[in-house]
Amino acid sequence: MEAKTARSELTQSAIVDVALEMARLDGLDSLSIGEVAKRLNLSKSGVFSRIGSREALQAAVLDAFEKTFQQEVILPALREPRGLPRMDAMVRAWLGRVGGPHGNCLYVAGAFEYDDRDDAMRERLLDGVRRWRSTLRRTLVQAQDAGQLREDADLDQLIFELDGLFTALVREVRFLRTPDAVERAWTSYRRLMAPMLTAPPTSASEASR
Amino acid sequence: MEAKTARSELTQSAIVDVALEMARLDGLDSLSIGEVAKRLNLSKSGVFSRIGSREALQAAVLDAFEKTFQQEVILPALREPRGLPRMDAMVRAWLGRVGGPHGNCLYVAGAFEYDDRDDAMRERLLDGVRRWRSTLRRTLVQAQDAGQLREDADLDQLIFELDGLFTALVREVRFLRTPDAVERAWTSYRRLMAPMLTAPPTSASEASR
DNA sequence: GCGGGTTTCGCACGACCGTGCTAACTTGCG
DNA sequence: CGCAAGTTAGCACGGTCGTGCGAAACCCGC
Repeated sequence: MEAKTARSELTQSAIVDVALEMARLDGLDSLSIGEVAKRLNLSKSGVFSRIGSREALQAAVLDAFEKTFQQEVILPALREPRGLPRMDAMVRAWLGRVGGPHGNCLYVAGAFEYDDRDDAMRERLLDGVRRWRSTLRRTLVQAQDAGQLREDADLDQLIFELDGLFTALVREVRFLRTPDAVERAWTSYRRLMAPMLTAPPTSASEASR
Repeated sequence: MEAKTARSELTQSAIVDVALEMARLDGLDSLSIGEVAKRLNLSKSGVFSRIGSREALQAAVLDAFEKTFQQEVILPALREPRGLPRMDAMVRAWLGRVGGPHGNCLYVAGAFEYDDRDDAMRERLLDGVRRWRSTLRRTLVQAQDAGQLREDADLDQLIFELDGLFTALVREVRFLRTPDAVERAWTSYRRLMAPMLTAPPTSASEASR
């Protein structure tokens, strides 16, 4: 179970990789060890002995997702200046992801798998979503500090609507498959932010493309 | 398989009832005939012979959901005058449902179960969502005809944001369990509609409670 | 090249799944 | 009351699931 060799770590990460891919398509809950094994030409018990348990695999997948999420959404935005520009960059990265082949988001889809449950996985998912939202909040506060965002803006309301916009977009793209869904989401984002900005409504609108 | 007796129809509807309840909690896809049988003190094959197949059960559950949805959301709104008042009534009914014990919506949660699939159930779900959206559209057009809604309002955009708001609310209530989520959704709805209204911004704002 | 530790496999287990088939039961009609 | 039709139960089948356990394969240091 414990990884002690370079080789074992390699198969471990191969397992998590393919499992993450599967979880993106079918959901975290319908991950199965046998299916993972089949795709890697491994035996079921080979996979099992590496990861310890099904739940540990789900947890590892969630960690891996968090990592790619940081890498693809948060990290690029950190190279933009604090405040609105960084916010726009984060939204741009997020919206860009959804259109791609790996567009599914475990923090969105997982919410509907674990909503009426009460176990450890739900708690893990919640932690991830809370981290993401606190990142959003931090960025919004910095926009206020920079005088770009109105001081009386209701941040909780804004975060609800922003994260809701992301949720809605995933559904629109992956389930309804509306072709111009991402453009719609951009329009929503601009409409959402515009009344909250202080003087120049440039930043959010010039980021339109 | 075919229902030919009053008795058989009774057990049939009992089956669909409990299956709908289960699907609301765990999702359409994790419906199992054995579990339904257990909850009804029936044999597995007893349930099976009544419904024909697992997929037929899912379809029946979806139909039953559509019926309750019509009953609880659309029908009450039809007693309001066409246009904005009816729209407000529909939104009020929708938001009200989510808070309750049966608040889960198969059209929302199901979208994330079947998003990356391509089978008959996905198509069925899509039909339901499309019906719901066309109801929204019809009501919005009537509001335009009544001069309550701007003629240049982008209805597709509006419907995307409205249905997105519902989606976001389900996640907020059932997964994140934010206490005042319904109030937030109301705020969003008002903010969403206000710029689209013609003269008096009364209707959407006075419906706040 | 041989030994010891690490990794993977083969196999088995009990559980649950959907689905058929046949027998038992219930019900309503004559 | 009896008989036929309709309804449910019992049981079996092949499948997949997660999980354990002991043997085989592998890799590295001596």
